[in-house]
Amino acid sequence: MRTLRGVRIVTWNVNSVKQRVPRLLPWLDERKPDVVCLQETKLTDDAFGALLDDELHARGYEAAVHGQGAWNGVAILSKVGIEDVVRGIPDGPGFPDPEARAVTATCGGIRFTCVYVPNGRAPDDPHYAYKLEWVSALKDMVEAGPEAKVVLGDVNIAPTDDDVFDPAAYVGSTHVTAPERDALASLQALGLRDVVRDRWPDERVFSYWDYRAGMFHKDLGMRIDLVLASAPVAERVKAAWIDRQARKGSGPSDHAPVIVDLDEAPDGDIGPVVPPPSAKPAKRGSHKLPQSP
DNA sequence: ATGCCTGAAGGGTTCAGA
Repeated sequence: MRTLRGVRIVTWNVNSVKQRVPRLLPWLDERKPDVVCLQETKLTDDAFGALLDDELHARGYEAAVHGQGAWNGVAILSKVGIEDVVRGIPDGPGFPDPEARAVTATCGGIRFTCVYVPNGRAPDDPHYAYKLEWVSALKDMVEAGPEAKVVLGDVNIAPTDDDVFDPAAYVGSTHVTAPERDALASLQALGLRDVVRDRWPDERVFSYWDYRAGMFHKDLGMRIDLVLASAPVAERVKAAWIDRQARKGSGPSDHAPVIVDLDEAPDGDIGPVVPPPSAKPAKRGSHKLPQSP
C-alpha cells in the first residue's frame, strides 16, 4: 500500500478487455494507477482470469471481477488491497435476470463501487425503465455503505447539457432526459461530488466519443464516465482529468479513462492543482453538428 | 445511409452500444 505518494484512481470503459489488452497493459505501465475500475469487460470471470491474472499480478494488482459472456462485465484492480467484495446490487433489478454491472470493494480504506449503468436504448424502451430502477437500487446500496466512498464508472447519463457536444443532437435520446438526470442527482444527493466537473467547471470535457464519423477527431463527445466521491474522499482530490491520449491511435476504446489523484493527507495542504499538459481540455467553443451527406 | 464504427455470437448476418 502506498502511504506517501497518495492514490491514483481510475475508471475506464474498455469496450471488451480482450480486444483492449494491447492498449490496457501499456497504459497501466505508463499511468501507474493504484485502483482501476473497468467496465464492459465482456468476459466471464474465468476468462478474465485466464487472460489477465498473470499480467496483473506481475504489476502488483489484485482483481475483483464480476463478468458474464459477451456483454457487460465490471472489474476493480487494486494495488492497495481489495476487501469485502460485493458483486452486483443485492436484490437489485434485472432484465429480467441480474446483469454484471456493478462490483464493490474496499481498497486503501475507501469503498469503491464500479458501475456500468444500463444504456436505456430509448426513452420508450423497457430498458429505459430498467435503467432508472437500476440507478435507484444503486443509490440505496451506496447509501448503506461507509462514509468514505467513491461511485465511479460509465453512468450512461450526461449530468447536464454542458456534458454533451450539442444538446440539440440528443433531443429525444437517452442519456440526457430529465428522469435520468434526476436519478443521477438523487445518487449525488447522498453527498457525492462529481470531482472532474468540480475541477473543470467551465471547460469542454468529454469521456466518450462515437467511433463513427470522426467524432473524436472533431471532439464531438459526451461526458458520461464519472467519479463521484463522498466528502472525505473529495477533500483529498489534487488532480482530476480525462486521459484523451488513450482514445487516440489504433484500437482504442470509444471511452477514455478518467483519472483522479488523491492526496494521502486528509486534512493537510493539498498544494496546487495542476494536471499534466496533455490533460488540459480545449476551450469550450461552437461546433457544427455532423451533417449527413 | 438517418447505426457513418466496433465487438460478440454465430454463421456468411444480426444485435447492441450511446
